[in-house]
Amino acid sequence: MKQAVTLKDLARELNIATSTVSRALKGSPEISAVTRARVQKLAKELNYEPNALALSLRHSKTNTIGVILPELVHFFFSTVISGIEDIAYSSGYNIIICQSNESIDREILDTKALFNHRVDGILACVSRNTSVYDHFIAIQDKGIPIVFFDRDVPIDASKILSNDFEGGYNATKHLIESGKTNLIHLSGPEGLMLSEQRTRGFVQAHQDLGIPFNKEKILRCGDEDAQENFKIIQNALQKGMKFDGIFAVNDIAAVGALQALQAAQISVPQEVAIIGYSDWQFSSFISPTLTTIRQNGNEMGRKAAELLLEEIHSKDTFIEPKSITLPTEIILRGTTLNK
Amino acid sequence: MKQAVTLKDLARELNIATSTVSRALKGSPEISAVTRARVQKLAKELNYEPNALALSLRHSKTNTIGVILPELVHFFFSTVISGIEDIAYSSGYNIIICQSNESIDREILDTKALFNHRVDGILACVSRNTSVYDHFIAIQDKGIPIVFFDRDVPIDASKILSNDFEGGYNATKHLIESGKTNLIHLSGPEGLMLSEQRTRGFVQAHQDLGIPFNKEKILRCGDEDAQENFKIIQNALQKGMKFDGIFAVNDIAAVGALQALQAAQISVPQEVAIIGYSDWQFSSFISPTLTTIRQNGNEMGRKAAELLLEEIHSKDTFIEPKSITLPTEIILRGTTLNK
DNA sequence: TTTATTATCGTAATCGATTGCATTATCATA
DNA sequence: TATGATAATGCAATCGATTACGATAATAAA
Repeated sequence: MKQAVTLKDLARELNIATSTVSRALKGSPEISAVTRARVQKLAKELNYEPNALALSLRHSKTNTIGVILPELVHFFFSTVISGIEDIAYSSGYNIIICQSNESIDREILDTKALFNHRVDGILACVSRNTSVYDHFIAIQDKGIPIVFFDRDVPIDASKILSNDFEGGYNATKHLIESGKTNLIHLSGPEGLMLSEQRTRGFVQAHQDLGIPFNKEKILRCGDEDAQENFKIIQNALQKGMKFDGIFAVNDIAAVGALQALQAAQISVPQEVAIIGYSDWQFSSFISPTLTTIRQNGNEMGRKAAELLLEEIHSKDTFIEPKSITLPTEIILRGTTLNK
Repeated sequence: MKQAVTLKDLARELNIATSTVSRALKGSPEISAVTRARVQKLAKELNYEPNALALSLRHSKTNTIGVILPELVHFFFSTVISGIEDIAYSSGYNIIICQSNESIDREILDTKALFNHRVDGILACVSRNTSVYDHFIAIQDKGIPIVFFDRDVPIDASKILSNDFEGGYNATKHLIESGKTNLIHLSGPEGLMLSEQRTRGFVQAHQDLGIPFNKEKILRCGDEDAQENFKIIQNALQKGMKFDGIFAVNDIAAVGALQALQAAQISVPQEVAIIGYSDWQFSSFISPTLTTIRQNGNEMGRKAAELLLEEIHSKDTFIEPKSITLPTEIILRGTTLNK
């Protein structure tokens, strides 16, 4: 079988020691110009590339950071990744991406695999089913820094979160200020901090703006599934539920709701207004275009990577964990009345 | 700083040789039951995890496959990835994903990085700007198998492609059979084999079904950008171009076209029908829902990974490269007349 | 009692590259 | 001519784990 060229191969060919080859290749001044030239010439000819494994083992440094996230097929997360890449690549780091698929078991395997590969640090967004955190703490204990993003965790570590309370609050406020006062909320899965925060914003906005509120206004929708939310709204309509505005925990749910309303010949936004969350790619394509809350995924990725690199570079000296909360932005479009 | 536990640590603690520890951990029968138990107990206590770097170096095997693709934020590619993961994980392989961002320079860096990390094999979808292939051939020459997917390349290697000609042909045929005979085609970038195949299918269907065709019917749209395609169709309308059907090279272009028609008060599909390509997630959300050609990304990923693993496992014996072409499927929805 | 056998464990080389510490050769200086 | 300085290069340990082979001890067989 074909084998990759090693330092030893070069050394044998030139009849010199591998140490000399090593030094010559990096242009060390203590190697004579003649030898240096000979080595570099041969290395180019044989297309020599250093074995990153050996380097990492030697230096106990892989220049690699691991990223764990629930799923790739998610517009928000893919923007986060591009932010991470921006920072990582420009600092000479590679990234390894793992999908947990919202499974705690998969997540545990991922942390183990990343540790075994001796990544220099980890960026993680926990699965929504994660309620124990031993696998992360074990990693921390071994000296590998972790920065969490998007979803909050009860771990002493740096975090980059989005202000979900603010987002939920502003979304609700916008609906109310546009004249809708009988709102319902398609909420996310229970236990997922970020969706609970959005719900909290929904409730708080009612109180602050003096709009009556009761728990029936919250419909739990769970998964990101347009069909499911279509049915939820359809059901609500059939049961004669009255409302003039919907705040959905994400754009997919919002689209499901929109379709249910359209199917029932209810005009959007005149009779019922809708606001989603996360500004998915399709949200500006659909008709009417979807008003939504934008989270800056790219910024989140960049900030998280920056924080992690900081911790990596000062591994020995203790660094106080930082928590950064990024603001959200409301994107006004066709599914709400915008005066 | 905290350091990871090594075999040596365990050996020192127990006052035995590292070789004994190594054997005990994997339950070798030549180690006494007593020692074996002591070692395994301590390993568990100290939370020992083997250093994958050292293992890989020793065995010249990383159990990792590298994946290079143009971009992550792409529905089709993310389904391919999930297919790759299915196969890779179940065979004990990890994957490293690299985005080339459609840049040949980035792609060259990626191949180099993957080689330096000594991945056991590579799955690649080349960037659309790739016209030289030396970086891939160099990798092959070093004995690392490569399987290409989705986009064809003039390299002697296994490939998993989608039948783009068939897709373009069937899309066009569907439009014609639904009564539209004056079609235009929003085509993809020149030089990208797959988009040229779709265009070829468009042309061939005209000929086979006896519909007149001329080159003005092909509008080059280039990027996946709804705005751009909005303008292309808007322009065409302003110039008085007549057509009753559009075949777009992808769903994004199709949506741009749809919006341009809606803005011009042209009814879809009555006056003009539209068919896209790739069945993006949003395509069933928009109104009217988008008829499109579905490619089985998951299947493509699985097949590609399977082929690659095959080649990896028989690295020494030469394997004849295989080419597999996957069929496409037409998804009938609201933007075409479906009788 | 002596030798053969077996169970158990240690030594050292190895994977590929780096690097502190010799070692050699060359030349200049006393 | 002997000695010290300097330039150029080699030796060997190291990173963490594996594994062929050798070594030791205890036990069994002669």
